[in-house]
Amino acid sequence: MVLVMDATPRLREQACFALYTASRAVIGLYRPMLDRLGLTYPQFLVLMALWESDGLTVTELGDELQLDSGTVSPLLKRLEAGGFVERRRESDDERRVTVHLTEAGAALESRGCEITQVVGEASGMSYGELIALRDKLNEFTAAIHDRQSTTE
Amino acid sequence: MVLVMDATPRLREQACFALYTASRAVIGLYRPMLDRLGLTYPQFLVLMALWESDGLTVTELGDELQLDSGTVSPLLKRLEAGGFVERRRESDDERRVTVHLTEAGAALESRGCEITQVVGEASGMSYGELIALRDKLNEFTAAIHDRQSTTE
DNA sequence: GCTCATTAAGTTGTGCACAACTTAGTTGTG
DNA sequence: CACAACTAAGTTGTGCACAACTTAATGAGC
Repeated sequence: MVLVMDATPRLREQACFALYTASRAVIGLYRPMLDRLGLTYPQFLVLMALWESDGLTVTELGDELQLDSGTVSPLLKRLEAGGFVERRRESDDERRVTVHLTEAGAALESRGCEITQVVGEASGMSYGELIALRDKLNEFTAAIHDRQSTTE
Repeated sequence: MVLVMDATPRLREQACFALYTASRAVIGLYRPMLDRLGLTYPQFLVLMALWESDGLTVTELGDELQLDSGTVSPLLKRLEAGGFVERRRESDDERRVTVHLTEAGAALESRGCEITQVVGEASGMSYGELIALRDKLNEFTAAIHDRQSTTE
């Protein structure tokens, strides 16, 4: 194997591009299924976080999804308008807003679970392969976040 | 190992979420470096495609990047405004528009190559590991696109 | 009690993505 | 030639992402 490190980087040889494309592809697979529930993929992620632990604050949700308040705030606004969640200004600290599932939002849990199954199967990978890929990706993300904080 | 397939899907256990997060993380690593060149990550991808083969049509670029004309057209408009590319309406088929690097756009090739090197190193993975990850991701994307076309 | 730094959430502006649509040019068939 | 079907690029509208900023509430130190 020859490493031609100083050649022009080709699009299809780049791991980063493969990542970008794979991410969009899987979200595209979710789309028609989530459409039927009236959700987008990021909205679905919020619900997943709340099914696991209802009543998170906006900041906690952002930490969970790796998104800042500029993304999460309007996302929650739309989820609230859709009747999936409710926002409550906390009385012990008026800066904090906790997010709670409505009955409709909680009721989607089993349908949501089914959807993740279908997507997993469509990947053409075994459960073990998916776990391995997930762990490799999380390792990759962690390495990048480390580099981010040290070099700046 | 126990497979609890009917349990609530947990965010951090999902390969799809790992993919979504990893993709955003790597683009975030590119951002400050590309900022210095006056580029965004998708704009950088367009230039990579053109460094490899200048004069592609809008549709060919879209095929290469897996993006439709609704995304590519405004992207090219901004790249043209930035002085990186030039669009030419073809005279033999007036529907077609070919995209050509300007001198400034072509001149970024070596800087762009350096940036991909730096990002690759920041991943904390060896060259071989990155290749393996890339191939796994492309396999994943291909399986999903197959499923998309068969099940509609 | 006051002031100032900090924190939480939200707002504004830019640039993707993508669906749905429009416009204009080309091609195939009668 | 006529005209319908098709194709290429672009436009419009919605919803993320993210940087930069604003507003409001809290807490620490004096």
